[in-house]
Amino acid sequence: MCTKETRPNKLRKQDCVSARRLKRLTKETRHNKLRKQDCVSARRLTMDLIGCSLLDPDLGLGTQIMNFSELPSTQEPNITIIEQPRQRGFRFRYSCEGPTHGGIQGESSERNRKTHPAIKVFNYIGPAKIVVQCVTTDEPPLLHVHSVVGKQCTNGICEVYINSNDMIASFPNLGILHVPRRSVAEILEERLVQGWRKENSEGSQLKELTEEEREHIHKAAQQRAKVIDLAVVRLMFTAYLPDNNGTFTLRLEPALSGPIYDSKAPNTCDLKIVRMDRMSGSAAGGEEMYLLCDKVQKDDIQVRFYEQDENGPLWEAFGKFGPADVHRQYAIVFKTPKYYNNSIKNPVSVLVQLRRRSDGETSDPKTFIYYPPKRDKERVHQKRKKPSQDEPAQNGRQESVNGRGFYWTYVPDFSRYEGRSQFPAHNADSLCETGAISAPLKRPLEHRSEEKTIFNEEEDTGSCCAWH
DNA sequence: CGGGAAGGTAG
DNA sequence: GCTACCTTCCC
Repeated sequence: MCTKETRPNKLRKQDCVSARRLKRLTKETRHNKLRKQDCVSARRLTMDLIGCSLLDPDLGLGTQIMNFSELPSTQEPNITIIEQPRQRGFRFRYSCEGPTHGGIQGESSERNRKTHPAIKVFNYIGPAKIVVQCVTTDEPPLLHVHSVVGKQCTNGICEVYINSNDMIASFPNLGILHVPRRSVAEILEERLVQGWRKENSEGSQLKELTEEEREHIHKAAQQRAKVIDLAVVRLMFTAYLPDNNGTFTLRLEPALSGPIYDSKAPNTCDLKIVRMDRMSGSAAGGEEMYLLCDKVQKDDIQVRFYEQDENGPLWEAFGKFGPADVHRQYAIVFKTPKYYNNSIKNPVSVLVQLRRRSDGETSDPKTFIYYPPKRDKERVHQKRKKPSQDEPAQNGRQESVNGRGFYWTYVPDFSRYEGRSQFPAHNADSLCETGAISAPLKRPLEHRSEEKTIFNEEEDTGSCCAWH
């Protein structure tokens, strides 16, 4: 499997040779893991070049895969992430901004209890070198043009030595250096050339690239520069244990973090509702509403009204607006969607959030209260005559159901969920005839067909975006 | 540390 | 000309 054809460069040769040795000494599974990561992408020269040069975790450091023969094969040393980096809310910094802007926090970080990314080497106690690098979210991962910066970092890689009982390394000061777009191709090309040199200079012989090869690499770099995502990186943690000479050449299989999204990039930044010009409205919907927010992209943003319980979403509908209603990325003017039941007798508290279409990210919600729509006297009269399941016991302080004043003194009414008797039959399907929702609800709305629609259907005031 | 804002640039 | 994005500047 790991033949000459599939591993024409040095890195792979190295890994594969070790792997072959490992096969005899260690479990088959480990062997396969190595193979997959190191040999799979070796198809075309272009891919291969990129795969080699951009994956090679330490160009020029000449390392070999750990030989486990002297260790119990059931308990191999391994490096594991015990605290993942925060996925969002961290800003990649340009070099011109200086390095002192704080490191990336850990996933479980809190306001006054900050954590940081951390790894632990299991099944081994002793000196170890830990290297941290930025890689892409591609599979297999490639070295990213962005790099890590911080206290223990030099040349875009972070290096620490540990030798403790817990074998834990924590990284309190990792920053991500954002490379300017204009330099991406250049950096990539440089790296490819380095990779080429490394694999083509056996011994001390230095070969030069031919014009053709240079051109090829140039093209490959240009190509790659076009598609590389500058808004997301992963951290790759690699552990090196000392060999017989005491130098750290025995590489353990790297541990990869989850994705880290640049909080400054418009398509991955945090969503936030700053302010809304109204916190309540008619269950009939169709009312104009202004919402101020942190930066959004006008073609990729939704205002989602929804309800959910501990089991998941119950109802959702979308504010109605088009790209032109998004004002300079910071404000949205839209029409409220109607509530699924516009004959509610009591105010209903729902939630509103921003939602990014492209990745499904959402903001923290704000509460929004639907109040019973104003009705003509006749219908109110009719309704009074037949109180029923759609009039749950009031638990609020509302005195009146047909006035408007009560919603100022609103007390949420959750009793309506008890029997689940008010779900509209058509709700889930009508959510978005125009395709504003791409992802289905996590949990399908229940009682759809067996429930009666208990409100009068009026004209469908858009329950979703009218565009797209 | 963490954030906003300014100024430049590309579509 | 305008908008949104990118990069740099700065509190």
